[in-house]
Amino acid sequence: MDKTYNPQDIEQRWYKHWESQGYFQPSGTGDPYCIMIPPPNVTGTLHMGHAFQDTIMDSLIRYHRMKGDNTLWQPGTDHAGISTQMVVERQLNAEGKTRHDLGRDKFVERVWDWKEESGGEITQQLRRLGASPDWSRERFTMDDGLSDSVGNVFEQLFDEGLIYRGKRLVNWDTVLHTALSDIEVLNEEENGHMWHFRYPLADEQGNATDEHLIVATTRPETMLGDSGVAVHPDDERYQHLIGKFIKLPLVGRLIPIVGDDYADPEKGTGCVKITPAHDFNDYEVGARHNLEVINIFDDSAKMNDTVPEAYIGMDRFDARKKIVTDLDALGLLDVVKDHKLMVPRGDRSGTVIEPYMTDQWYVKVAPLAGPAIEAVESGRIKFVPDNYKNMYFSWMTDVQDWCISRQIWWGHRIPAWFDDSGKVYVGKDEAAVREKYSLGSELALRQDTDVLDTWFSSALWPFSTLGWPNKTEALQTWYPTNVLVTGFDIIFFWVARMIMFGLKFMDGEVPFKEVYMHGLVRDAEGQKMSKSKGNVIDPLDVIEGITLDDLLEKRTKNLMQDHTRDSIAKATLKQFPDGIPAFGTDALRFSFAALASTGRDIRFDLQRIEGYRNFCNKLWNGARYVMMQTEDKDIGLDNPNRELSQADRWIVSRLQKTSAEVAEHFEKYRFDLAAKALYEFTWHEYCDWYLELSKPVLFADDVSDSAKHGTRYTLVTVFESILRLLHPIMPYITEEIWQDIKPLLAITDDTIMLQSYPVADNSLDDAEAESGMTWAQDFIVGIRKIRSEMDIKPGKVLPILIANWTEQDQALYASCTREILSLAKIEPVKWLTSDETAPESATALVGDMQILIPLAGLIDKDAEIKRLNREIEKINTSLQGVLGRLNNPAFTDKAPENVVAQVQKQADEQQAALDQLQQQLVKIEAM
RNA sequence: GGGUGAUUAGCUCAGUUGGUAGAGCGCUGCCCUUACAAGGCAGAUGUCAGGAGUUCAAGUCUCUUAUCACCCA
Repeated sequence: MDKTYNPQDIEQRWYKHWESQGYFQPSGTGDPYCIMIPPPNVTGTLHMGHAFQDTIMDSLIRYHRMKGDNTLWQPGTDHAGISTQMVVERQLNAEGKTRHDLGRDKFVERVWDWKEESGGEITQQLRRLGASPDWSRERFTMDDGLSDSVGNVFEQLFDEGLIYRGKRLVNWDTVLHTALSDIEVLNEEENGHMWHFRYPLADEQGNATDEHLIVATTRPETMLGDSGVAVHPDDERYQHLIGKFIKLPLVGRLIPIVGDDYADPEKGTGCVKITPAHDFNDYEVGARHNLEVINIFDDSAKMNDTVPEAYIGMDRFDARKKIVTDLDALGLLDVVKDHKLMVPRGDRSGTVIEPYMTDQWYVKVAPLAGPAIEAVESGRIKFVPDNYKNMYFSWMTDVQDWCISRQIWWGHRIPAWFDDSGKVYVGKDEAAVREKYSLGSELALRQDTDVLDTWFSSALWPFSTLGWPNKTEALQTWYPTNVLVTGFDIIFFWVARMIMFGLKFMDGEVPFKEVYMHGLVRDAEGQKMSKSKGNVIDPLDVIEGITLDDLLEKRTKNLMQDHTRDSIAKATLKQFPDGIPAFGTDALRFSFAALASTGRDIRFDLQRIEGYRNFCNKLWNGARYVMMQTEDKDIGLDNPNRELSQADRWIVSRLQKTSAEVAEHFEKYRFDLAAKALYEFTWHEYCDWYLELSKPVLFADDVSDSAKHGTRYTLVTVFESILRLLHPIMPYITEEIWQDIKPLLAITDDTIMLQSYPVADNSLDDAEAESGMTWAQDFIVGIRKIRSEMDIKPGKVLPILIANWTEQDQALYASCTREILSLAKIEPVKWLTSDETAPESATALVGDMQILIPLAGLIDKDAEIKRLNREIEKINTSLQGVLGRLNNPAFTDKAPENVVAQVQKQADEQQAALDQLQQQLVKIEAM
């Protein structure tokens, strides 16, 4: 083995081996355990969020696989309608073509070609992370089986009246010409203006008067579609105007003044213009007052022919300018103020999204939401952390119908056909439709041109991937799945919809029993990572390392806004002056696990991961020591006469506790605590103490073979258990080392990933060994402290006297003498009898027992006095607090007996220690 | 405006059913001790955001104020 740990030497090799051997496939025996991967976009690449999420899932999967469960991690990707279409359109543009030049069928073919060639890069990146899903079952939301599921579901929901066609406001992308879901719309604060317009009141004859109401708007162009003005019904300034009319400038339309709570008297003038066709809130207000819905845009947000001729055909932003100018000319522009406002932009096109009236397909959600709420209320689905269920409830109880149609070409084409009169027929294909509705061949049908929202197929993912609608064995085995691991940001878009569809189509069975919500991965400053901020860290760069130049290049190319380039470069230079060193997959994964506490966002900082890289190195070097001590040596594998020392029994006992703890933390999704327990045990108990304790036994000539066998055997078996305990979190390094270790234990299996996960064996708990080791550790540390504080050379072997001892102390010393002498670097101790007086010495306490290091020539008297005073001060402060409580009758009367007894014991111990140290101080001072 | 979460060592965070605060990193001193300097040994550091209450006892429970973050409107 190399002296230092080099992750890049081992990772790829093992992954290929595991995958080629089919180790990721379910075993076919044991309790079923299943996780569905949240399907990443087929166009996507791996980011920190994926890496975090997949680390959690893979750790759970590997843990359950090792536990012997029939474990399936179902992988796959989704077809990501809009982004995928855009990727291919961009390629076409580069060739000087558009998708319309190709036509729909050819275009879709071209997208498939792209998907086969370059889609799914992310699945390769997942492999780099060590993820172990069953790739042989990989699915894609557009493959045949899943597409059939989508069609089935659509038809059934339509036939039951749960899917309908309706005209509503949607988020309209005026460049891509399609509806978008809320999650595809990014709301960001931008600088804009607030324009105040004077709207003239109309007289009885409908003519404009000199009286005005002042309305404020951030979007002047929409005034052409105004069909009302709202004031608050209780607003005394305007109450008398309700029911009267406004003569809308430029248009000349008479529009009513209505009283509605939506108008906020505190905001602006308290009057608000209502444009039902172009604002979600206004639409609601309009519906309440029967206001006309006047659409003034075409699909590209150019003015259509409902507006006065002067504006027809104008782009919305040009129209805005002209309208402001025109109103100003009429003296109707009151003021213009600078104003910050939230602007919705399409996450793909970057253009401002319009609320726009279009014909779309909708799913009627209310009937599906009831059972979905019940499933969580009843506890059939649990959220981890629990409080996310409130977010779920609040959304589900006030849920809007779901717009499922998209005006693009790539996706599941809606299986609906229209005849010339506009009547709708839904079925699998045209032939099926004709059959189902008994339509003659003379009736012309044309299929709806829209496709379904990608989330529609994602909502079926938990059962469509398992073969539904066929009652496959997989479906019967793994549905309902065990846990969904996901971010809270898609709780509505995906989680809720999977629950609704799962319950609907799987006979009321939930799609998963638990939902584990993880937080967001942020940068070291707590900022969200984003391309435009230039603070993105690619997980693969953390694994493989990246030079500063490459990192700068990566962060500053293809920026939307040029002026951010310098500040990004500057920040990058400051944070990563030497780029990022290669930390390896295992260190990255362990970091994610260690940071994953109760759904909180995590700050990713390199110092933390460096610490865990060091942990890998520690494990690596621990392995080297174990190998050196056991390779080509007899470890007494088949020898039942192995003699176990107290230290051996101690580390075995500690291992049981650690195994139990780690298992408990895995069950409760506390990966941070599991990681911490493993780190603590591996480094601070096994490496810091046990390895050192083994040395005096293994290096000595006068130790029996059976004792050496016992220690070697313990050294190897405990280490092998550590590897198995760590494997779900750190798959590569544990496999690499395990391959070296396994021959020592005559293990012939091929891989650690299919070994059993360590289970705590209570029969190996050893309270005696643990208390004995605590005593020995106190002894050793007591001496080390004096050595360090008194500036005695670490190598100097000290003579030691023991005073105020009991027979039990002697027995404890005897049970661990060799180790104590070696680790404390002392000569065999001399037990002082009560009539012997000790020479001037420095003192350490183990309980009541005094460890004396004679001062002669070694120790500075004044230094020891100072040290003693410090100790005394420390104990005294603590003792005062404890005594304060004991002297309080309220405490002794009311607190439970065991608590009082415990405090009393504390007081006694501290008092005794204090007495001893004070006596010692008097003695030394007298010298 | 409504809701949720956060506020603990210089930094990043743990802290179980209330019993008097911990880790990693950083910092200080000593040490190249034959697994490891990506290391070893030892050490320092806290008005647990502020206030009030319940209790013998509050980082932990209740109320309140402040600041920050996110979700919804």
